[in-house]
Amino acid sequence: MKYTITDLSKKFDLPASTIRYYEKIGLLENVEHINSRRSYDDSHVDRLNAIECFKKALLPLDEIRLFFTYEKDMASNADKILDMMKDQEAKTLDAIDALQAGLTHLKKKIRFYSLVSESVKNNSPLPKWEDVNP
Amino acid sequence: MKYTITDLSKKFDLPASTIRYYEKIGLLENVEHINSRRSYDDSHVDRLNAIECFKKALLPLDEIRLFFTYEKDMASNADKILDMMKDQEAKTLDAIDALQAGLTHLKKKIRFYSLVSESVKNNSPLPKWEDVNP
DNA sequence: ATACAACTTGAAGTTAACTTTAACTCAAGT
DNA sequence: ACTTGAGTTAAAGTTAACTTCAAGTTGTAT
Repeated sequence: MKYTITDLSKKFDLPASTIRYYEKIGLLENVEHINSRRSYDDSHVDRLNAIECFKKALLPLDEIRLFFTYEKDMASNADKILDMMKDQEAKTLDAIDALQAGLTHLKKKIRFYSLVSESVKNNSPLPKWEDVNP
Repeated sequence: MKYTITDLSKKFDLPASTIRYYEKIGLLENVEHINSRRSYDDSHVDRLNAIECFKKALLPLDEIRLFFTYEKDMASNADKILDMMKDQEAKTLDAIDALQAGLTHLKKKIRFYSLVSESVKNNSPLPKWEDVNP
């Protein structure tokens, strides 16, 4: 199956400029140019799927590219890939922990300012932070 | 209690340049300058604590600053603050979801490349992705 | 034939959140 | 008095991941 850049743009909800950028930095390879237009196939769809997954794990684009070069000779590079993935797993877990702490903080603020808002509507005394979040 | 910039730098594990930067962009206010040196007090410690919490929730610095200005008249601004926090709560939850999806992807890669690594050591045939992660 | 939309290129611009640099001041210790 | 180390400033530089721009080309519809 063949795809234009607009096909992929829609499929992955990425601007065409981003897809060209990924090619430029070596994340997308072997892109055919037919009539001076880019033409992609399913290998590129797979690549973009993988890229999106890695991006969700916060892997930087140059690490993603490194992964793809390792992957070409995965027998020799399995251990390097494993290190990379385990490293990133730890970072991703840390990021989740930080987000969860942040979320807890937000929830406290939401609880407190809900009461503040209520008090204002009722002309009643404002709550104190320590009373709401002891 | 009074603190030098180095005290805060150590306490929050932030470079002094970052603390100066936060003052410059209005996140830290009313910093005394004694003998042309910055001198902080507990209100600044509280501020930095709050900033760190919001940063964990991915709130951008200019939103954090906006929060602090709203907070000065919290009775009038409770609803604005609530909107802001609820908005950010949704974004933070989305970010957690994305990270968890990313984590799942990493774990699959780790499973697969562990087997690849084993196979290489045993001179046995390499696994297939579909067999490992069906 | 002509207009138009979609695509092309390389280069420059954008954004957030810092970081670095250069040149300077100041107080304390030897 | 002199050195050292911590702090000061404004301005410029950095990084990642794009995005925008200007100028040109191509295929299709009228």
